[in-house]
Amino acid sequence: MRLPLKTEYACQVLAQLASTYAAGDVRQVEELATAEGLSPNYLVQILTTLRQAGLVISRRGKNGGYLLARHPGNITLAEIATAMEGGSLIESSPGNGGKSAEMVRAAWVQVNEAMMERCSGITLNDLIPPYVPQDGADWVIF
Amino acid sequence: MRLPLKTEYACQVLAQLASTYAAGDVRQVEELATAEGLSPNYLVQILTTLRQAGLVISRRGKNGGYLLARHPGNITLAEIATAMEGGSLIESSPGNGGKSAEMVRAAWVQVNEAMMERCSGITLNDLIPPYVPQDGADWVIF
DNA sequence: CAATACATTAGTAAATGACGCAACTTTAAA
DNA sequence: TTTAAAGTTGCGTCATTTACTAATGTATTG
Repeated sequence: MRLPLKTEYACQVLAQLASTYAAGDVRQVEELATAEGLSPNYLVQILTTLRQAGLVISRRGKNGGYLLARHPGNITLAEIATAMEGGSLIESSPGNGGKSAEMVRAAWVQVNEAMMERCSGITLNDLIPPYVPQDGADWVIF
Repeated sequence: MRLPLKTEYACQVLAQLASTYAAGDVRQVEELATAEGLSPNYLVQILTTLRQAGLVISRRGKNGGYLLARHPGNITLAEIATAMEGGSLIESSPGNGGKSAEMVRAAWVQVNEAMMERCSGITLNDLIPPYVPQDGADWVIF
C-alpha cells in the first residue's frame, strides 16, 4: 500500500507552513510549490482540500496566501490523513461477501484504529524541517 | 487507502484453512473458491503467493490441495500483509525530494511500525468464521 | 498413461492516481 | 476605480495499478 502522493504532499506543505507559523505571515502558493518541487496549480488542489478541512486559512487577492489555521502542535497526522483520504486511513474493500469476510473486516478495523492512534500522536511540530544553513554560513546560533 | 482485495482474499482463504486446521485434511482450490466467491484460477494466484511466503503448503496431483504450514495461532496479520504486499504495509511514496520530504517520510515509518505491531497481535485464530448452523438446525450446543 | 489438481504466465478491461489547463472570482494596492 | 496578483473551481487526460480471465504447463496418483 503506497501512501498517496497527495497525502504526502499535504504533510510536506503543512510542515512548510508550520516552520514559519510563528512569524504569522501568509505564504504564497508559488513559493510553497517551489520549495516542494510541485506545480503551483497542483498544489492549490491540495491546499483547497486542507482549507475545506479547516487545517489552513487562505487570503485571496493581491498579497494573499496561506497560513495554518491552528498552532502546529495542535494539528496531527490523523487530521491530515482524514482530510485527504476521508473517513478511515485504511479500509477493508467492499469484497464479495465471502464466508470469512466479516471477521477479516473487523480485524482491519482494529489495525486502522491502532494506526489512527499513532497518527494522533504526531503533530506538525514533529515534521518541521531542520534548519539548513545557507551557503556562506557554516555555523548556526541556537 | 483501500486495502487491496488480494490481501483481503488472502486473509479470508487463510481463515478458511484455519477453521479446518485441526482435521489436518487438505482443502481443494475449487471448494475454497466457492466458499469465498472467487474464481479458482484467481484464488490459485493468491495461494501461490502465500505458499512462496511459507504460510501454506500445497500438494499437487490427484487428491491435492492446500493446508496451513503452521498452527493458526502462529500466523499473524503482519505476515500475511508482508507476504502479499512486500516489505512494509504502508510506505511513503518516492516523492520528489521536497524540502520537508525527509521528515514526513520518517513520520510515516513510525506509523507503519505501529501498524505492523498491531498486525502482529492478530492471528488466524482471530479470523476463524463463527460456526453457522445449517438449515434445519435452529439450535447449537456449545 | 490417463485423470486430476496445482502452477505459471500472458493478456486485458476498468478503476484510480497524478497531474495540466483554462476560465472565473476575490481583493489589495496604485 | 482600475488593474493585476493571487486564490477557486472544474474538467480533461495520460500513465499506472488492480483485478481479474484464460490458456497452457507440470506434478501426482491409481
